[in-house]
Amino acid sequence: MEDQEAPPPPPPPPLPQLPPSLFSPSLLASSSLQPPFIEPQVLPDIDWVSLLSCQYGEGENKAKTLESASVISEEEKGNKDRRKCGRMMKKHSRPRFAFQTRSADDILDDGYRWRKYGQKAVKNSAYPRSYYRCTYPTCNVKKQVQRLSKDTSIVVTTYEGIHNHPCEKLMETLTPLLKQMQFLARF
DNA sequence: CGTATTTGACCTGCGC
DNA sequence: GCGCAGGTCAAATACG
Repeated sequence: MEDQEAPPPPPPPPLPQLPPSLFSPSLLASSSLQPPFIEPQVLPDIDWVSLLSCQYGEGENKAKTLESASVISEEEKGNKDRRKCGRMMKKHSRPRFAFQTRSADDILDDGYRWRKYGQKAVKNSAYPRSYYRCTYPTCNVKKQVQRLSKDTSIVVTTYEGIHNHPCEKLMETLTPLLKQMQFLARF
């Protein structure tokens, strides 16, 4: 699995755009960062546009792990055939977004509250994968967190779904900025 | 005491 | 059909 590098990406998108749900205080405003400093990174070979339109990773994709750096391809894997009822039904029927952060902490403060509901050792990785669910009552967003064994300073976070509620910390962070923008807009 | 985390068991999908 | 791996549940435990 180690040698299963992502194929040479075609010209990468000029500037990957994070989906709105990922606009988090930690990623947007360094002022809210708490030590240890988190350095956001976007996977270089991710076609975010295709990803958002659920077209990323056409073709076969066998259970690649996060370790293979083909994080997003799991989206396609999940879309294969998961429409049966049961726990796994809606598994990957929702958009998934992944990005890397260089941090000593596994958990980055993205402004939402998460409840851990599982942890699993994954193959070909020395580090377990942790599963989190948003604690907001009607929000069913999940995320997976895993540290790369290749580079233990990098944490891969995969979000699944879109938050259906505002991010409190985000609003806290953005409110002063918005006020300032409104003030400047008058001129 | 309420909430969050841990962790083993269980379920499901997939490859052989 | 069987075994493996990923994902989830839920009881037990920890923590404030």
